[in-house]
Amino acid sequence: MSQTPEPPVERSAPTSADVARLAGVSRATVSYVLNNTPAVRISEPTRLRVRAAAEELGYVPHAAARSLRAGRTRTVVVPTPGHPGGPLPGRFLDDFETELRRLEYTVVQYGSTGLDGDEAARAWAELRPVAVVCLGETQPTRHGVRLLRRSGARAVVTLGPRGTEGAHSLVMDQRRIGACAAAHLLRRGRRAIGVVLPEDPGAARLARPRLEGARAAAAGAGARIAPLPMAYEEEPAAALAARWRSLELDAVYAYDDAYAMLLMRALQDEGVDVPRETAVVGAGDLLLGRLLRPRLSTVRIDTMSGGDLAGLVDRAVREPGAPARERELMAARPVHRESS
Amino acid sequence: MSQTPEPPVERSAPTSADVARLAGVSRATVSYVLNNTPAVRISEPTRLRVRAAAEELGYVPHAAARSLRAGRTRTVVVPTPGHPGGPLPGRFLDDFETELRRLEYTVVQYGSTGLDGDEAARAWAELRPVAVVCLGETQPTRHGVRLLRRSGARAVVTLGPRGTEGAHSLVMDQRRIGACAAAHLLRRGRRAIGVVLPEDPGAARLARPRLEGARAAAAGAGARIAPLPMAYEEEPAAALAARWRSLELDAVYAYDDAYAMLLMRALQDEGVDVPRETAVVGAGDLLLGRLLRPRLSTVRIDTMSGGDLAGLVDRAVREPGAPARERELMAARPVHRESS
DNA sequence: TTGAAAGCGATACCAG
DNA sequence: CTGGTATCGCTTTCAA
Repeated sequence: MSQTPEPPVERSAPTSADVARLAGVSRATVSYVLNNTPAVRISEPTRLRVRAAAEELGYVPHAAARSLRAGRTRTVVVPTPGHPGGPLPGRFLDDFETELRRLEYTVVQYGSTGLDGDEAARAWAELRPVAVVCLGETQPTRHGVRLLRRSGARAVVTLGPRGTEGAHSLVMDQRRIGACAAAHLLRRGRRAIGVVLPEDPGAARLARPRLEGARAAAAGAGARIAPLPMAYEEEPAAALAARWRSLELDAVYAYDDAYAMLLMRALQDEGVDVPRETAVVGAGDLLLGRLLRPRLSTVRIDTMSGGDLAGLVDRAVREPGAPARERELMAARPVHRESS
Repeated sequence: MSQTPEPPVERSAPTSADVARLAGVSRATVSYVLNNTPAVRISEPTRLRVRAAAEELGYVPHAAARSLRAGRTRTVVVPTPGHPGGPLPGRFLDDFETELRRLEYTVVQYGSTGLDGDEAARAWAELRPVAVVCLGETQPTRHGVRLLRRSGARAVVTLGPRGTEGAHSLVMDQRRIGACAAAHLLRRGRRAIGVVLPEDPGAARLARPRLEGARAAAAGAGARIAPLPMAYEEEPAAALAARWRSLELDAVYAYDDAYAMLLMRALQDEGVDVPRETAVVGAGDLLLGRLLRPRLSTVRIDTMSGGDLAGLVDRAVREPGAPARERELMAARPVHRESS
């Protein structure tokens, strides 16, 4: 009944007690009705009164209170890759999330840029997630995994270059991609192979192991590998092309299709004949790679779909006793077109 | 001292009470020490004992309990766009999240595919977020905004084609892009303009208003607009190109640069001269668009950076009384290269 | 069929 | 300087 001139009405959210009061029942009854608790039978008139009261007040249950009481959550924490252009296809994350939500999990995507492994694990553990799925750069240590399990996580899944002890590890070894590209070029008779190293830090992290893979493949064949740092811009590509002949290379693996397209165009502008003088191969099998002439050869990367991963997480949650396994996940195979 | 053969040790997470017991102090003291509460002075030996106990047990505070007690969270819910290739540049989301985390918010990315506006608002409200930033397709109604504010959200920000009453609305009118592309083509003397409509549902949502914008621009100039449905694959592009001459168009706005590249190549393969016979323009100013010959003309889209948006959210949270404003966000300008 | 009350974990007030 | 204790919102057992 105060006469204040109505401030921006910040009365706080209605609670189940408010609903109970308005409906003239107890809080317990409100809970039974709104959760359709099957073990308890509530008369129809009461149900209606409660529902109407909740509706009228705009009642929304308080997730924190509920999970505190329940002692568990349906939260899946997903530390996401910091940068786009990572190893996962565009739709992956979206599929993954959508499927988890269909399985009634709450997906909390957690950007963990700037936290080291164990700090990050602590931060995730505060949310008492039922599962943690590490897709990003920040991979937990085995210490972190233990911490998470102790704080109630029934599954810890990692997807990255190496597995982690105690976690379900899906290993994506980027070296295979470099090895596949190099092997393809070797088979085509090339013996002096440049490997583009992106300067973008996100891509660089994947590029290193790809270079290593190429080196390993070349070593067996007595071929030469030359690392070629390059930024994803037209000028650096042109600069690299300008000194191309002095490098005396007969092939280049350009990290991925976007870099390959950029470099191939720069080479052509410089008068270098692709593939006669220099073969070019990318990775990722982008549709756009088929549009240049010659059509770009590439490495196709086959991996798990987002939906499959969601299923795997759900199974791990339901069967938390199962031993944490490590699985090789990624397959790479060359797609020969015209540029190599 | 039990002799059990160590089962998968699922003792539940240690609480502050466990820490207190081990350190020989009260729970209150534990809380003071671990939060560095400045108003209370605790002796150094006690602090050390508490810290050691917490460390030993692997204690991690329980976020739900804390925010329940505190009555507020630092959670920002971000319903994300369901599909990639949306209006926001690749780095946007990552920048946005990173900056919010720097400002000490917990970012909960919430995929809301398959929920309608008001159900989604309810789901978000359960988390009692301090702010909600809707980037995706699911935009709240003004009803939803009220519900969120009632449940404690100090800011609701929407970024989409239309504003919502009661929310801070950043309006990105896709019609401008289509209008800009069409105006450019009209200025170049074209009078029969095809507009590509992607069949992918994510892109289609943006394509409709872009078509409308093109129509509006053409209407003033007595030019003709022809919608051209096309999927993002090589065959459909080739099929469209095959019947191109029967369409009697002298220009095409191809939704975005990727579609434009695909269609332009198909037209060239069909012997259609670009730009003489048909001018082609895309949108988004992809680097790859400069690699084809002729170089692709495009529409450059200038919008807010992720960091800027995070700053705006933070300000809105700190000054919840400020009136919810609506701001036009997007600028479009033509970039003339060689294909038009 | 409904209500009273305990308790989930953390915090902040008020005594001691 | 430190400890007891009420409290946040909700669920669930036990009694009525």
